[in-house]
Amino acid sequence: MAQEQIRIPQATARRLPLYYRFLNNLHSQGKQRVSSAELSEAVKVDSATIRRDFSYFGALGKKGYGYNVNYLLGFFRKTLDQDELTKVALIGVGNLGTAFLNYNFLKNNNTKIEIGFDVDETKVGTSIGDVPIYHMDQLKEKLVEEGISVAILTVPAPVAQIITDQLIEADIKGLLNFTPARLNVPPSIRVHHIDLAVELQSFVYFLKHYPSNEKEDTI
Amino acid sequence: MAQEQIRIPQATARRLPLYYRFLNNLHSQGKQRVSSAELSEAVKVDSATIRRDFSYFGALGKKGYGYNVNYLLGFFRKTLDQDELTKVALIGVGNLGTAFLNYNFLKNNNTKIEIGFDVDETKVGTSIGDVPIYHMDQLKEKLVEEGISVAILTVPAPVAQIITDQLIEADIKGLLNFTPARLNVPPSIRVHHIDLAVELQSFVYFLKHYPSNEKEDTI
DNA sequence: GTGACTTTGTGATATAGTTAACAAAAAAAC
DNA sequence: GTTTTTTTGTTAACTATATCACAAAGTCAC
Repeated sequence: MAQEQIRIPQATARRLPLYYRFLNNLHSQGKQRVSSAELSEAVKVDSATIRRDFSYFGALGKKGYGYNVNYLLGFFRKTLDQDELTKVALIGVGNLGTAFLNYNFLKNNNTKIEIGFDVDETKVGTSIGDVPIYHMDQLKEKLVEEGISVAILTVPAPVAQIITDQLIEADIKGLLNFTPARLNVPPSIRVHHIDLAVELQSFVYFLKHYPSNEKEDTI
Repeated sequence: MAQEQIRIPQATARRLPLYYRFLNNLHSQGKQRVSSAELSEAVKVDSATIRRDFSYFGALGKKGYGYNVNYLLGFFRKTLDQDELTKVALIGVGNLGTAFLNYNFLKNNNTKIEIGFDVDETKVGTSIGDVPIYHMDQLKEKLVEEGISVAILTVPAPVAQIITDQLIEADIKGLLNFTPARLNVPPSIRVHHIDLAVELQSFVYFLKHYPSNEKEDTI
């Protein structure tokens, strides 16, 4: 089902969900058309960058007019596989994990946390925000059973690698790592690190050492 | 007190806290020396990139030997202002906010969440993880009183801009925004966006459309 | 002390990402 | 229907980042 696409730059790919969300907002406000300049104001991305990003997918706009919101939205829905649901597992139901469960992402969205895991017996067997929590012992068994190949890792740092090894065993494809550990995985598995302590520290570094001018946001 | 430094690339600056943390680990393991190759293995950053990063600060290593862990650690401690504490406010004590409060960053770290704000009367007046929670009405008053100029924003998206306007009033300098909203701020204020829904969505997009090869991590 | 080995620091190069600027096309005004 | 205005799509230039590859300077073994 994955449509073959000319490879777009990663920086562009990272902005697509953002565009999609704001187009949704515009749509529900009843807007029919939007220019790259307007969109730029909303998402805080240079308008030339937006036009460039869109152009990787062909000529989506019309000169002198802008972009048709509905058309663009439909196009991105397909491109971002918004009709196909990706099931995600959450490993580690601590404070951060619980935040994710309560948040859950299925709003205008194509991802859903289907299952959670923890070692805490008081959590095992319960549900948080509709998501059932299982014991970590059942990790492999349940992931295979449910056919889940994406995991969010929110466990304590010291056990991060051990659990990662189990996830590899369970044939996971992608791992969104919120622990401070840098994980060892085979090259076939994609890992993104989101390191909140590093984010805060480097942010403070920027504040002290760089004159701020609203540039260089994360995401 | 801010030492005047030749401007280093932002990409390098973002990696510094990471290096610092792993050097700390090595130090507490009793390691005396480390090569860029070893460090590369640990932090998953190319060894040439590490050497280049370090070289912006001068010749910190020794050929044929590597880097002295203690020396490097001391150097980065100064560079990252680890002796100077930056006080941070947390705005919005929901699930994610609570996760931050319980996490708190002051481990080997130069940042501390000093104060929290929420509108929920059951939370106001309590403390979470040692951090007192005040009502949002006291935002400006308390921030000015405590001399806090960095805030973490974990409020619901619809009120993000309103509260941001209050933070601007309170003369904030930096804002780490965890809401999906793209905030309007004057150019003198630095904003970093960390958009968890976008992270997850773009991650899933990468998984489907790009052959994974362990590259291009988010910090 | 000598030769083999290690590892840095950095020029050169490659790769990626952003932005200015503008012709071309269409829309809007009249 | 003509002119003015708007706005795209893209070429070209620029800026940033990552990586290769290697001389230079040391360490290490004996």
